Amino acid sequence: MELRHLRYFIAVAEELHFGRAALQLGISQPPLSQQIQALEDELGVRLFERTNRRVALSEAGRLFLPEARQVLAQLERAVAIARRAQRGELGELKVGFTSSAPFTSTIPRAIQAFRVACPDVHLDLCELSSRGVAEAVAEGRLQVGMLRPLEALPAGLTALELFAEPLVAVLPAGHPLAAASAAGVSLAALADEPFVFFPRSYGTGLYDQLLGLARAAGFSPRIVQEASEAMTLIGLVATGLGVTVLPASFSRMRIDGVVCRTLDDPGASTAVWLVRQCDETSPLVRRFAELLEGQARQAQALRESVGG
Amino acid sequence: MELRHLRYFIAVAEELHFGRAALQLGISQPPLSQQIQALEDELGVRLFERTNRRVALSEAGRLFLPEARQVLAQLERAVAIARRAQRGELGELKVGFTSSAPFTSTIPRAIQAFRVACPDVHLDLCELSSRGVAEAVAEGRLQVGMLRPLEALPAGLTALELFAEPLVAVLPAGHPLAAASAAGVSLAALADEPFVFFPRSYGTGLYDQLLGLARAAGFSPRIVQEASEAMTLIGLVATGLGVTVLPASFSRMRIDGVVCRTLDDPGASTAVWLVRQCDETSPLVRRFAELLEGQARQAQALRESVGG
DNA sequence: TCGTCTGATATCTATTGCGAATCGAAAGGC
DNA sequence: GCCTTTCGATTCGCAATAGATATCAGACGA
Repeated sequence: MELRHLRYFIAVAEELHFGRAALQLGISQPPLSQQIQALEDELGVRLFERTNRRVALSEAGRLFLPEARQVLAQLERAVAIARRAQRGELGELKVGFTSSAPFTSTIPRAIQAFRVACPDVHLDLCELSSRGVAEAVAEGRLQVGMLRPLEALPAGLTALELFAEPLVAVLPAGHPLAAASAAGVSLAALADEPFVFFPRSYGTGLYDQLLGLARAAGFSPRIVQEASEAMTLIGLVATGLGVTVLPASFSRMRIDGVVCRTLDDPGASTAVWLVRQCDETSPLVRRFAELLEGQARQAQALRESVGG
Repeated sequence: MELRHLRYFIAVAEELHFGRAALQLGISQPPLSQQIQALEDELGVRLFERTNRRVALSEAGRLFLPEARQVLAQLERAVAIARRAQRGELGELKVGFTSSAPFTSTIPRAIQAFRVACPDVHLDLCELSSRGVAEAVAEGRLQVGMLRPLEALPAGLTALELFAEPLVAVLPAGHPLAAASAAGVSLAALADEPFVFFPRSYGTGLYDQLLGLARAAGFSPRIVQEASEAMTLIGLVATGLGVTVLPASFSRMRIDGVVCRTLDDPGASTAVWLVRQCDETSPLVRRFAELLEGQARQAQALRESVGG
């Protein structure tokens, strides 16, 4: 049996007239009769009581009609779902992000925009270190990731910079540099300070960057305590245990006892990257990336217009 | 789109291998590739991510798969319903019966048997006079009827005698004939009695039959009171207002103050007929008639074995 | 009784679904 | 590094069949 048979049956059941039904279907009457007969033969069911003069639904036909309509309705649902999925309005998207991503304004706003645009996409959000996100995307466990720059991105991934931001020195409130003007400080001024920082093994790209910047400033940072949570690091700074360096977006969090100062060393900036597999074809990923990129560009334009 | 496309899609989605899917479908691989491409083109949706080496469902394909399965499942439901309806196991059956029918044992038992055999058939039972039932069936308002013999059955109806039974004289307990032996009485013995009976206009076949029997017995019954309910007539007999004649099945109801005596006049018997339209093709009607006929034959055989 | 209406039948055509052979690219073995 | 194998896509020819045209047969109305 084919859908044609059902379509023809429904047309005849509606018109109760082979000629008009054929007209409605855009075919001629004889093949319609034949197909209805073929359907009846295959089912082994007489669907119509027909004389040369009039056509009526049989009891079986009467019961079959709504079921046949249901088949076509279910088909339309299936088609609609496939098309919506193709447009990226439907499905599941696994997104990984590094812990600092939610502290920027761009990313939560983009996620919100995506939820509005594609309310039927189930977003599976997952927080990992930058390296962890990159690896998960490379292995296909996640489809997109938002992370800080890494020296070596796993093979087969493509990255797009969403935005850049300066690094800031995070200092205890009582620190001499904290009392200075709001202008930037140079990393060299922190050469003798004890540092609190992420553990190297954790996979933050920031570790290598800090070491590089310090080397350029002529010192090697003395790390007295490690913690894998940025919030913990800030807390440690507040207790006066040491200083640290973080992306500027963390300075949006106003914590008592802590002051942030932009680093004005060359190269003392970081970014957030959107990564995905190079051969990723999923329309969801495309839509998500487009929205995020648009949001980032918009925020960039806003910053420039304010700055200029 | 045709069901073929869905069947092929499901097969490929299950096997994730065009060759094996084609084998499973009993076709060769090239047309399978073509049909899947045609489906993708028509939907405008890429259902599979395929390289020369491997096949995988796309996001859209993943979502489309259960929906496509649903279409086929719904189709099977539709086919099953049509087939069951054709076998007369499904649908609605409007049955009319004359008021005496439920007092026989055959008919309630047959209806019960039908309910068991076809639990999904909605039985619409409707009580009318014999003539009323016949007319309703003739007009198509009912599909089958159970009624007492009528002199003139409406055109286009066919009747089948389910069983015959004697007529009985219904007498007040104090009546001389009631005190007689259990043997039958002749209608002539009631020639001078006042009668209570159905109104002629009510449409009971019994009226004409009673007049005929009385004429043969050499009298014309004096009807002193009419009532359209058999129970009312029996009640009137109990009060001593008169006597009446009813089918024997009413004697199953033991009412104080009333005695039944079989009439032994020739032709003093009645029957219950099953009527339907001559050109009735509904499998429900066929099944119902078969069951009723079988039940009647069974009861008949039982009576004969007891009698002999 | 004739004309009209309507579904069924017969015959032909055009489409298209299908099979056999082949291609081309990627993976795996030696 | 070359060869073989694997697997989906492509090509081409054929056969099945859906559909069109013409016609038929029975029923109803005038």
